[in-house]
Amino acid sequence: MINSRLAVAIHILTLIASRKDQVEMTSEFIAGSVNTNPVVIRRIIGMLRKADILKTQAGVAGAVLARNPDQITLLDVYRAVEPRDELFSIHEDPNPNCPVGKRIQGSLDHIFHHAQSMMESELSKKTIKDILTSMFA
Amino acid sequence: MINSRLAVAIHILTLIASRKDQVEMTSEFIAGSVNTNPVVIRRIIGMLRKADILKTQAGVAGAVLARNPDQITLLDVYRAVEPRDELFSIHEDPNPNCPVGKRIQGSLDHIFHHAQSMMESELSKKTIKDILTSMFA
DNA sequence: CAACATGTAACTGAAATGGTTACATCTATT
DNA sequence: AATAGATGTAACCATTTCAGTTACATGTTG
Repeated sequence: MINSRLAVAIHILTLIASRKDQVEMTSEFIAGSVNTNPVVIRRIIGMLRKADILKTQAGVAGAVLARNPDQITLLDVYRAVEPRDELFSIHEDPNPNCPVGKRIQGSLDHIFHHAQSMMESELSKKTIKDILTSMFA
Repeated sequence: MINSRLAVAIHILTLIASRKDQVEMTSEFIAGSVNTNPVVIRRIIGMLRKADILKTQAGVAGAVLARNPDQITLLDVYRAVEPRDELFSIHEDPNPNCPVGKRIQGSLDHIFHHAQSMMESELSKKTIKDILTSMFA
């Protein structure tokens, strides 16, 4: 099962996108909404910052989006918080002396890549803005 | 990242489907092609048996498919070896007093379910026979 | 009965994950 | 400039998952 970083990252970004002017989006405040530790939030915010999805400044309270909510797809977020390129693992070193062992990796690679693409394509169709509007329609 | 059980299970089934009459598909033989321990193979074979994808008999050498290779989709195999229903995790207990925290799970659930369905739909289009023919075309 | 295969429990080490403490660094305000 | 408060990160921990392994009970066949 894929970890919960994607879910938390979307939560963070939706919160920031829904921000009323009064409130600063500190890691402490966000942690209160997600119900976890502020360091967990800062860790994920760090990944989102490296992916240029949001901006923070050391010492100054509050994170802000680096671009409009409709320009942040869930695939962007997924890629930001998921270090691995491949969704499916393939067993290493199958026996090259076996006709199946010799060819299986190529077949699996092809199929898995395709299945992953379909999933990612779906994520690419939804943005943080979509989440926000569906949430408060 | 998803574990390698799906990859190994497909390897096992492809091997059995490619079986020449002489060779019995023992866990030892299959382990030689996959390049792992026979118990790892028997464990996965156990899951495939519970899903009625293949048949074995305690004490008698060799596993055989329970139906034709073109009637075994990769989604069948995925469901057999993947105990979790959900591909994506969602963080638990977001703050119900926060407008976003209160609604986020429903939104995530909906989107994640859709993305997973796209991936699974792709797996359902390929069968063990497809693997076999693409491998030895 | 002997040889051999399956079925499973149990243990292990490695890796990922999420939570936590601690602390260095930076900024704004007084 | 001093202080309060926020961010950035390292380090540690417990839990879980995974794959590999040993061990052994059970079943089958010659």
